[in-house]
Amino acid sequence: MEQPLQVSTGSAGVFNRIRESIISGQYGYNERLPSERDLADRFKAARGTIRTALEQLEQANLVRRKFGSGTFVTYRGDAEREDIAEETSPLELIETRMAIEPHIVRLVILNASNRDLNRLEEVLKLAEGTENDPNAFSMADEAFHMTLASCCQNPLLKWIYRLINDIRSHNQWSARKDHVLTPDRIRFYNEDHWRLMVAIRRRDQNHAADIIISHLKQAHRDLLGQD
Amino acid sequence: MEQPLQVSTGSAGVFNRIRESIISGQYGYNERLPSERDLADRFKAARGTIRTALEQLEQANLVRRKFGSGTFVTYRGDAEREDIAEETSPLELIETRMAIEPHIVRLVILNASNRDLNRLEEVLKLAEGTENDPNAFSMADEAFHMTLASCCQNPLLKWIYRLINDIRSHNQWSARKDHVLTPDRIRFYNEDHWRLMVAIRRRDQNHAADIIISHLKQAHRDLLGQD
DNA sequence: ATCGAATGGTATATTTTTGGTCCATAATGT
DNA sequence: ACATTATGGACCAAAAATATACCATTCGAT
Repeated sequence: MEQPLQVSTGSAGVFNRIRESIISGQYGYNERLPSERDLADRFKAARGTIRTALEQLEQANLVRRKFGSGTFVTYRGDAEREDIAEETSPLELIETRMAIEPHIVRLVILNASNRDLNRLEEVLKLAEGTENDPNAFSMADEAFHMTLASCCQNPLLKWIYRLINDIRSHNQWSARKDHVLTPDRIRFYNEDHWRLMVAIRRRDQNHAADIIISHLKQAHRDLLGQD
Repeated sequence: MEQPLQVSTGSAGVFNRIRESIISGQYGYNERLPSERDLADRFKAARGTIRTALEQLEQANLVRRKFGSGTFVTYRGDAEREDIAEETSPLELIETRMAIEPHIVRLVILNASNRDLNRLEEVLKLAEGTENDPNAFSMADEAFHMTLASCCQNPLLKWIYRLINDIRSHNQWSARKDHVLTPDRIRFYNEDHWRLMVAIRRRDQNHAADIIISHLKQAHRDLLGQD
């Protein structure tokens, strides 16, 4: 057979090749790309072609162009997420969860199918008997809230909640966790989850939202050590 | 039994071979196929044959042809299904913003310094006189909401809102936008922004939250075309 | 502080490439 | 024999690429 492989041509080809260079790390964060005229030479293309490729790269947030200065890489792989995870405090995390989890719960009540709710209940059962294992409870708790998010039928919200959950697992305030997650507390949190589950099954929006809010407020208080 | 074991004949053969190339990922999403004349050369067929094959590919939603530009792959393998920006609908975006922005506004009122508020007001002024330029207003509007998020003093929330804002600017429901953003609407949205600004300066949480909620609800209605 | 080189931004006219269309002819399959 | 399909060519119109020229900003050398 012939060779179906061909180097992409035109501005799209330039775009792809520079994009690969950036993503593969050939050009690091904040590094300056060669000038447009230089790139035109290298790719044997006109400057206008290079410029349309750079415009697409800028629109894709891979690059930023500075008048009179140059074109600089703004892409930083997963480094940014790790930075955010590092500099986010437990309180800020709770604050963020309080912003979106009540809304997620409302959407779940509006949009979730019975099959979704059964799935949610299965996940909830994973937390049973974890009173003496803070780590196991923590994982089950994350799974429950993540499943909740995945039941809201909004891919964007689910995606965002996944990011939040990643940061939540990344941050290991485990010293505090062992202190906070006493058997009593774990039992209390689990009761909250079950009450929430019941409210969701009854499709009672306001009650469910109240439960999740008080749930997060309790977590907030526990973090502050106000027992 | 003359089962077509060798199907590589005629336009149907060309269709199948290009189809295989696309599905197997040799040509990725949005990539441009070789020109019709080029393909005719490779497949040793007339251009008309290639064209009927491409017409079938277009009808099968594997490909889209642009006059004067080229033939582009519209099929995306499951691997590239993860592009959240591409698969988020305008309504899902508004829904997500409604989850987060009211909370951001409350945090801004609690945490923002006067210097922050002055900065916010400066950004707000960028939207003045954009009644007849939907694109300019759109950019100014995004900048205002983004600045709002950056005033809430929660790096995680700010980061998340930037992701949302990226998706917002990425998705180009511009056809709808030109329809929705009439001069009257733009004036209306700008008044909302100013009322919000005043409420924030007065540190009136509930009023500010009400304004942002009704603001987003209005955008929601406008998207649905309920005028 | 000034100047000059290098950079990205803009404008425009021209050439090349690309898909769209039509037609007369040859090949193919039934 | 007939109908369908493929071929090869010519031309059209849209889009992209090219080739220049010039402007505005930045930054370093003097």
